[in-house]
Amino acid sequence: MPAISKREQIISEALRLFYQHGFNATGVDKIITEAGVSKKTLYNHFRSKDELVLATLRKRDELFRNNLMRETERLASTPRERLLAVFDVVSAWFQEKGFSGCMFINAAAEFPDTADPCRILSAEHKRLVCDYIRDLAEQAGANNPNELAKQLNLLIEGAIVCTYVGADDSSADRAKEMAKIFLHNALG
Amino acid sequence: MPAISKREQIISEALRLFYQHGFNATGVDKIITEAGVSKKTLYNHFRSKDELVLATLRKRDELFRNNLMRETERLASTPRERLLAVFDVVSAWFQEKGFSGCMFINAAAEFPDTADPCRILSAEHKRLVCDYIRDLAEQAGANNPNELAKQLNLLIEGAIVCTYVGADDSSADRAKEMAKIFLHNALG
DNA sequence: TTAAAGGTATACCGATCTGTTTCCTTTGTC
DNA sequence: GACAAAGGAAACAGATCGGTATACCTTTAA
Repeated sequence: MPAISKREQIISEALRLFYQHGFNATGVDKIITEAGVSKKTLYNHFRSKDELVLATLRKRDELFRNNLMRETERLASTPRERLLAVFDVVSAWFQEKGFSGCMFINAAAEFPDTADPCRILSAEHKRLVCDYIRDLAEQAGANNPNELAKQLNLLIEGAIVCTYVGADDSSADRAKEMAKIFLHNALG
Repeated sequence: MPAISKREQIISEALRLFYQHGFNATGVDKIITEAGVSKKTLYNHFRSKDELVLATLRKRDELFRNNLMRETERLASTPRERLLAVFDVVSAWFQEKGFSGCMFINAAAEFPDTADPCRILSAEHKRLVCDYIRDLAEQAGANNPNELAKQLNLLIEGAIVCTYVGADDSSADRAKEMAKIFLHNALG
């Protein structure tokens, strides 16, 4: 067993290619070439491309939320400060080289069927991010942490779209300033 | 010349199919079958599928913004009320049968290349919607109508994503409530 | 009457797609 | 050293993709 399994190699390249070029536009041939594995190996680890897409989205969810939580907790120490620090983490994400929007918003666009496992997983990802914000809101003592979390989450989604589709670089800062108002309303 | 030209027939079906199933997932064969025209006719009116996609997005922008402005002005009479009515129009859009998110967000997901004409057109669409809101903000007497418009626009984008990807039906109402705060701050 | 224009229907092209199969080599383990 | 599992390379299958070409039909206008 090598240090990095073939399965991880495949998912790692699929993550990059699906994110940069889209799901339908990225063929399995491209993935195996970039990952340096044979087609047989890919289909030995995944029953179909759809299953690879799902595994890739699950990995993305794990990486994204782990990074969000780690960075948020690194940048600020109190729950209230962390609710604002989330926007700094998001802002840094926007400025990463190769930023290509939210992979789950992109997935929802490419898999319009509501019953598609990708759509279900995307909704789940959004819920889990919102759950983390709600935890912070609870710790900060918000009287309605769920509503505050949904408000801040909506601001994040708006910032993503305004940045990626609208090409407005000021969106992350704007969302943070808007968030301050709701933090003040909910926490005094 | 028929009442409805072949070109319009094609664009009309392309609008429906691209929106419901995505751009890459919709082949030209499907479009001509549904539109009831031959492939030669399609390629007589459009040089390529890419050009058809562009023409379809242009039509969508026209229809969407015309409807937004018409409905907003029908629902409310003063500029300030109209800034809020925009959220009612958006809410009604979310509840339409066949709602499948924002076609321009979806297009940005399927055409990740920043230089792609579809991306440029999508950014332009977002700018034009924001421009309309800014006009209303100006008429309402906001001291910084541009900033207010960008704030409200960000709330709309957030509501779209939370509704479509996050499957949260309360997002439109939430965005409207959030908008009231910024209206109050900007207009007293 | 006739010729041009624009339409339909259909066959076809080369490329690309997901997925399978075959044959051979490597690798780890008992 | 023997053997089983995994992987690599490449051909292949069947379908679909965007786009072109051919042949025939219908309308229209000079």
